[in-house]
Amino acid sequence: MVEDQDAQILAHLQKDGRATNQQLAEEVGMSTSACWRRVRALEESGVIQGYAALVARERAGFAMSAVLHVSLERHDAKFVDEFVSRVTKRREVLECFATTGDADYHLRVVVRDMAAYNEFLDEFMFRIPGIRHVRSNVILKEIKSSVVLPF
Amino acid sequence: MVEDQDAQILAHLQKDGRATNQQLAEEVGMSTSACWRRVRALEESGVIQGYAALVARERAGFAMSAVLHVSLERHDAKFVDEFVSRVTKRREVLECFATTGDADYHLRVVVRDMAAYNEFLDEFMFRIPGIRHVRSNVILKEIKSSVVLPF
DNA sequence: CTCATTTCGGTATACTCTACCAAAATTTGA
DNA sequence: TCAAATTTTGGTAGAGTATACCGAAATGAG
Repeated sequence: MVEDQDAQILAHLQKDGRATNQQLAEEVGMSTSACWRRVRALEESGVIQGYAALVARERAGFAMSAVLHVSLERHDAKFVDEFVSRVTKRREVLECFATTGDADYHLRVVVRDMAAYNEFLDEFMFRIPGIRHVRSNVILKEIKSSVVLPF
Repeated sequence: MVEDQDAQILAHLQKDGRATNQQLAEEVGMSTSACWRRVRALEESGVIQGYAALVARERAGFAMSAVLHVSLERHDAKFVDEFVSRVTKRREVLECFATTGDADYHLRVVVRDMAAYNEFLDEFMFRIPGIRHVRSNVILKEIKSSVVLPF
């Protein structure tokens, strides 16, 4: 589905999302028009979901982040859908994965400070129906944070 | 440090990293030149770390991902530095956070398939010196995965 | 108030994107 | 094997955009 030339394009655009089409074409060794068409095809087929500026969390004023492990009391569609719906809407939740293991869900949450985190837990997380357990692990240091898939 | 107009610019560029300067300027209500200067200042000061195409993991051929909890035997700088150095270089590791709690580190790993994951563990993770324990949680479903800070 | 500094909006120029073309390459079917 | 049909290619023109520079306006300090 994604062939070699496409993989090269993706690899490069993941590292420089504002690369000009000319740079890209040169990098992957094709004409600007061929390259441009491939990029557009990747966008339209949904392989490229979009483009984003990557903002330094701390510099932008978000001093605190945490990893949360959440498990639900019951796994009826009713509770699961409600949980998913609420978590998806909540902007402090940057990531949420359903996983194997003890906890049902792994979340990553970003907030401005401890007060905001407290509020996030009290006003949002603990009010979601059907939650059995929430474990908070505060992030002490970001060793690595990347969006670049290992092509 | 980051004031209101900047926050608006960042909020927008996080959602559309390829927005033209004109769109941006209109969106945040300033002239194109003022807007362009602010963006450049944000880039040069490191608030904007870069730009990236966001690639759909599964569509790009990475069928498997997992959350790993890792704890070290000892926390001498020697072992910690070695761990951080190796993990930072390894492209399958998209995220690594040092956290409070039982596990010292939370990683997110992305690979093409189960075989690649096995190899990742055997050839890489289990060979890092000083590791006490690794717990793998396979990601069953990505509920949410965002790079947009909650401005 | 006055001077110095910063920030502003407008503009010219060089660069880039995008749609279109005919040519080349590839695939299809007999 | 060949020729028709389809896809993909590179080049190009015009519209759109980024970027450096200008003098004007706003801001701050003494």
